[in-house]
Amino acid sequence: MQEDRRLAVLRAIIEDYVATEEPVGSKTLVERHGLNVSPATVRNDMAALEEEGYLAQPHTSAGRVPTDKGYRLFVDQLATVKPLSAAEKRAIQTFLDGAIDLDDVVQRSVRLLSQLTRQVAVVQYPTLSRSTVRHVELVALAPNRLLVVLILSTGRVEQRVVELGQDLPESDLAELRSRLLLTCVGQGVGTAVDALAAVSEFSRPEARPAAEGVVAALADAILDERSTERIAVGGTANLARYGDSFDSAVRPLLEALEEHVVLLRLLGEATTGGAVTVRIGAEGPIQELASTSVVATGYGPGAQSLATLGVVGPTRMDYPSTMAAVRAVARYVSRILDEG
Amino acid sequence: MQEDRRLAVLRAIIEDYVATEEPVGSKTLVERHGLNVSPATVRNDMAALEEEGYLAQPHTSAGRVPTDKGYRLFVDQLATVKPLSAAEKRAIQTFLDGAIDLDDVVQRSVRLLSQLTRQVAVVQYPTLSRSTVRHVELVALAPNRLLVVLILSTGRVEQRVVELGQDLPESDLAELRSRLLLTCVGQGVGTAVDALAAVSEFSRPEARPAAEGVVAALADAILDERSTERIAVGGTANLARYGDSFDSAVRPLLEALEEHVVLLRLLGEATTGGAVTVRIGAEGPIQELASTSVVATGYGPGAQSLATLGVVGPTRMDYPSTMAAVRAVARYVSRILDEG
DNA sequence: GGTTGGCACTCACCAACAACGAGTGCCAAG
DNA sequence: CTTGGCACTCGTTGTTGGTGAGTGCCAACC
Repeated sequence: MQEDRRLAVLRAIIEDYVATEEPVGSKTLVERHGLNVSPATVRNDMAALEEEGYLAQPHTSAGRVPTDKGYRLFVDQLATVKPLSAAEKRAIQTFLDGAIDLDDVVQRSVRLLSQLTRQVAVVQYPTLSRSTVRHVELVALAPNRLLVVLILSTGRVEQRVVELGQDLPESDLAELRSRLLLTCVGQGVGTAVDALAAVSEFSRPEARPAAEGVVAALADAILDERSTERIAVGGTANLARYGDSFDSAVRPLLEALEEHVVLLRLLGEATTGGAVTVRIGAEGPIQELASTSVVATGYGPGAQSLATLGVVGPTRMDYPSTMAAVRAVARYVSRILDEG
Repeated sequence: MQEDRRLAVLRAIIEDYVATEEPVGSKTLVERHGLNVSPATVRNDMAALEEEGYLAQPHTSAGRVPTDKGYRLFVDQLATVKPLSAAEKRAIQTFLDGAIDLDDVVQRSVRLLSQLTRQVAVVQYPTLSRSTVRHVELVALAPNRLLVVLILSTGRVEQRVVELGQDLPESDLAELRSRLLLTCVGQGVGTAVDALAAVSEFSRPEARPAAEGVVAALADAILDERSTERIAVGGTANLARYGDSFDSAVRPLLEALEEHVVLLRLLGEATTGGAVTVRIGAEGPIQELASTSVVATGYGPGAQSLATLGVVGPTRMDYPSTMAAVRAVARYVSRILDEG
């Protein structure tokens, strides 16, 4: 019984603290939420919660502030993920429906997420590791220069210019083209690279070096794409609302936002099945960002999770709303990808 | 004679203020720079400079601070653009030489600029308005779906997927392809769109709608590219160094950095011939950014100026160094584009 | 006339100090 | 277990006075 109330107190403290950004005391807490107990009782509960590590005092005789552990408990047990309003849902849908291509979907998602959560939004472009090669095209820019174009099932297009070091007759070019198509199209990017290796072996000896160059470029494009995970960031203007703790929090965050490799580590593994991951403060992989949290989830067409999307904000954030927004955007984006 | 000294005083004040970020008084000024006059004399000069609007006092009995007009004079007349060190030049060159394609060049330039100037760097992707069509390719994804690929002389590649609404035989496709090539290749993007209009008219009547669809997509790609000016931003972490005047300066700047349209207005027209444009404070087009300056210049292969690149920072910045860095990076990037 | 030393004045900044009040912990009674 | 009471803590706010960097002005000097 008391246990229930304690959790209610923790929840109330977190809600108040998120709203006011100030340590919350027993009296104001009782007033604002309709707790049917006296401040003294709440104080006892607070003392217990602090004992267990869910709360902390900035200094003696100040109100309490939730710890990372407190937020953790809140997120795991207490948060009723509040559904978005119908109007919000409609707004999301119409905004995303206006997208014209994959890039645009990602751009719009970032913007949407940052506006909904008033936080910094991060959207990873769909990973290609599970995508397939849809088409390969060779375009002769000059007799000894080729443009290699790679088109993937996600709609992404990669191109490479290859200097052949020799002139390649149209006949050889055509043969190489058809052989590449035969080998690659329909292959997953994981297997396509291996399959490519054999292609150049069947060329005319004279055309051999050129073919090898093309194959190398193509393999490079595939491999490069496999590892280069692109990322879009938006809503950095929301960082200006951090108020206190500026150098300590914003500086490293801005740095992380520019280092996409770091950012990827921060986002973490894509989760599947609509689950939203929450990393609170020091739970994250980056020392400097101990006072920021990450709310993220995987998304992608069908049930698969090709990439991750989420927001980064101060540990003191409105988790229920944020989680709802992240989940909603992920769902709608996934649906768009389904249709595309 | 006194006029010369006054300018020297202005210059000294600006240098000190940029270095210390604090209003500078007559005494410390005389000490730090080897001015062979007494503080009283300097005070007289300061009073005159203030009278003319080059200096301002935050409050009575505080040191002087340069006004926008003061910086303007400094930049126009006094600044000896200090050349970069040989080491710096070498660093720039090797860093940029490592770039593998146009995107990479831009990415590296942004990073380089922000590191050299410790400021927020902005690089506009080369504008296509003066570029020419190098190649057009049609790829049949399905009998009734075409991928249209547009390759431009800058190395940019644009693609569009076209739903034909009918199946198009390979023969028609080949004819359309060769006709497009004939019409467009070598054309500037300005004239290519007009030339396109005639292409579909010569198709077989049955293939007419399909041809029109393709032409429309191509025209769209060209037009879209002509107006969509892409931009890369880097070094936002340097905003954390703003210290004072945070909400007033950083917030609107972060917002501007996300609105690429706004950012383009901020960068302004590309200047030609190696001239570096400096926009100080309220000289810029955006009200909210009255306390930030822009140092920018045009760049591009040959003598032409396809795009703009530069940095955005507080009005209180080291103009000589910044201008030198911007100019140097623009030169090297232009050289790279020449070779590509 | 430009330059300089002297001098009174201004005013942001800092430290010390007191009053205030929100909040706590503890305890005894309900 | 809850509650009212009470003493205590301590950050916040406002006051006050001293300090010093800096100024403007003026008379004297070169």
